[in-house]
Amino acid sequence: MSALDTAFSALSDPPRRAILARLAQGEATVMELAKPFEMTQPAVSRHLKVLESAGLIVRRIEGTKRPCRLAKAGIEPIDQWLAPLREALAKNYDRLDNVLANLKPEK
Amino acid sequence: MSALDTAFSALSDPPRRAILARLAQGEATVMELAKPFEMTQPAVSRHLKVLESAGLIVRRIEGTKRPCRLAKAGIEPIDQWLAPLREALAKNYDRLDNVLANLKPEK
DNA sequence: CAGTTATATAACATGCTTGTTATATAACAA
DNA sequence: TTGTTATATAACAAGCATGTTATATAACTG
Repeated sequence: MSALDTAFSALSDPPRRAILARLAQGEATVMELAKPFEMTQPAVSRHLKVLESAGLIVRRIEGTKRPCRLAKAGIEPIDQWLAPLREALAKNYDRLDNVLANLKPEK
Repeated sequence: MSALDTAFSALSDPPRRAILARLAQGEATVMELAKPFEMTQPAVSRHLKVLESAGLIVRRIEGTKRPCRLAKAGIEPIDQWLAPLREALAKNYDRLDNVLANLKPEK
């Protein structure tokens, strides 16, 4: 599984995006994340493992706790992959396409 | 399922990303996509359906063919969702985090 | 109309993912 | 050491997603 695969796959799960959104406001431990998200601790643990593998978070060891924070290693490949798409879209293909799509809504 | 869910979920699948990468180079029909990707036509059809639902592509009807192109509707919510993450990371949390992570690699 | 081409849909098998509970490990507290 | 707190892992059930083949639909072709 490529870095891109793991990163996009990690972000495709709503609970994991919620965790990341929470971490955007600062560090948090497993239990601190489990409470507001109404999820059991093992579930959070595994989500964090996935996010860590994807390079989206980093963790440190602090006694019994494992506080985690955001990391950018996982986001960078995503931005890089999206770049050519944005570029292709910017080349104005999209405008014509959207016009055509609106003229012939297919449902 | 929110727009974000469908968009990220659509991008989390490698064959679908390959299709988008191909479309970044220009319009293509279902059969044109099925050939190089060594996938059956029904499989491609369903991937396109997913990409269309996610707003990542648009299609028009041209006789029997349904050429598809990229659309930006699906990418925009992604960029918007990623923005706060990038912002949080830019606030320099990440640098310290990465330093700490490197000092104590946990595996 | 009959045959072919382009795409869609149905039915089905398989495998991955997620969540749960139960249990293990590891550190701290008394 | 005993109990408690923080996290991880194992085992399992359930659901979702993907790919396949077979078939349907719809538009061109002759």
